Amino acid sequence: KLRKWQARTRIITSVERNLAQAMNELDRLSDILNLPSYVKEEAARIYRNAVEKGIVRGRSIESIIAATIYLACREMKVPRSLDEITRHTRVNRKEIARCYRLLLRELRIKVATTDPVDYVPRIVHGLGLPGQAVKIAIEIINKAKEQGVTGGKDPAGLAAAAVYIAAEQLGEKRTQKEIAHVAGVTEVTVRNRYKELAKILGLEYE
Amino acid sequence: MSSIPFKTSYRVENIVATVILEHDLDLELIETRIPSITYKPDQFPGLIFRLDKPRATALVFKSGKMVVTGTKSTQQLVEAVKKIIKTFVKNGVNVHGRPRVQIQNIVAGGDIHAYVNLEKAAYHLEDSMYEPEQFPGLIHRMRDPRVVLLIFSSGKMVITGAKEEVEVERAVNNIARQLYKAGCIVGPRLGEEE
DNA sequence: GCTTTAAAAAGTAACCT
DNA sequence: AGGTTACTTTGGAAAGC
Repeated sequence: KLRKWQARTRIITSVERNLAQAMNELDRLSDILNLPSYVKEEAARIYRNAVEKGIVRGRSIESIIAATIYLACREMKVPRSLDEITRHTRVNRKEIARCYRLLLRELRIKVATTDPVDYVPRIVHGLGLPGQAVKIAIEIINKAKEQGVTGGKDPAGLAAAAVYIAAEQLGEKRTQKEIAHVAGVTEVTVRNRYKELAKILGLEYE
Repeated sequence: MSSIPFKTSYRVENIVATVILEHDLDLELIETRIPSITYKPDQFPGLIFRLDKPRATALVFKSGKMVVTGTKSTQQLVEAVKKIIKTFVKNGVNVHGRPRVQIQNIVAGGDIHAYVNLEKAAYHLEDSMYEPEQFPGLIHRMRDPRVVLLIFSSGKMVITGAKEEVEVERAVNNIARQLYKAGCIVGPRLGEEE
């Protein structure tokens, strides 16, 4: 009986140790990413859930916590890209993405696709563009959705191109390089999305 | 029969199969006897043997088991296995008994010739995930047949995990029907008939 | 879990002219 | 700007770390 009690104690302490470590990491990343408290709390809830289902076994706490944060951001529609989160971790993006997919599968969670619209305010403000640009970019994105040309494309690239056009129309042109930088995509992607959007909007370009 | 207002098609692109011989093989001997072979035990326990005519690649292990990849039909697979063994024998590497060949995985390309609304499909299909940030295709784990499909907005797709060609055909027709019923078909492609 | 093989889909990325 | 090449995703087996 004593041996069983000791084994149980060991397990409990190990789980508690894991949780404490995980919560420390969650605190650290949440601060760096300036996450709202409700996102942080949701991430903590998902993590405890994952531990209960034994999903954490064999994976680093850092990877799972990062994936948990990304998932919580997606659920709460707080725009934080995987790259942004990865940047503050020592593990690579591929491993975090793998953990994220594992969480979605094992916890059977459905998350709405990231709406390009959610990235617009951050890109606009990051470029110091007038608030009016947000509304114009959103209208452009909605037209693109109606035309069905957004399937399979990176939401950040679509948002970047929409903001590029919005800035142009407001007479506050920014280079594709600048926009690509704040949106976290390459100039080539901004250019490609721009060409498609210009086409459906009936704009001319050369 | 529930007719789908568009045609479907598929093409096998790659077959992964295991071949089991009745005895062990001396990999060092094979390496010295056959020139075009890659063998780096530190990196991987098997030696890599590439064939030209039926284009295929074999991973050969000392246990006498091998993995043959790259063929597009059972015919090609059988042809490749025969040629691999013939090449061994010709170069003084004896092989006895009849090899046991088993298909482990079939990868195929599929097409429903109509555009798909992936966002809507992800919402209606169970066991599916669509993350355009990470990959442009929707990943769907079909239960029957048990295969995985990567579905793109163009209506083209990749079917993998099948062990028989009939599973590939069933999977494409299944997904076409499901997408159609769920209203995820946007419209025909390439100005084709309907 | 990793290592190696092959192949498709469509998007994004890196590097070179 | 454009072109190439390469990497992302999926599945499966082999023997060994």
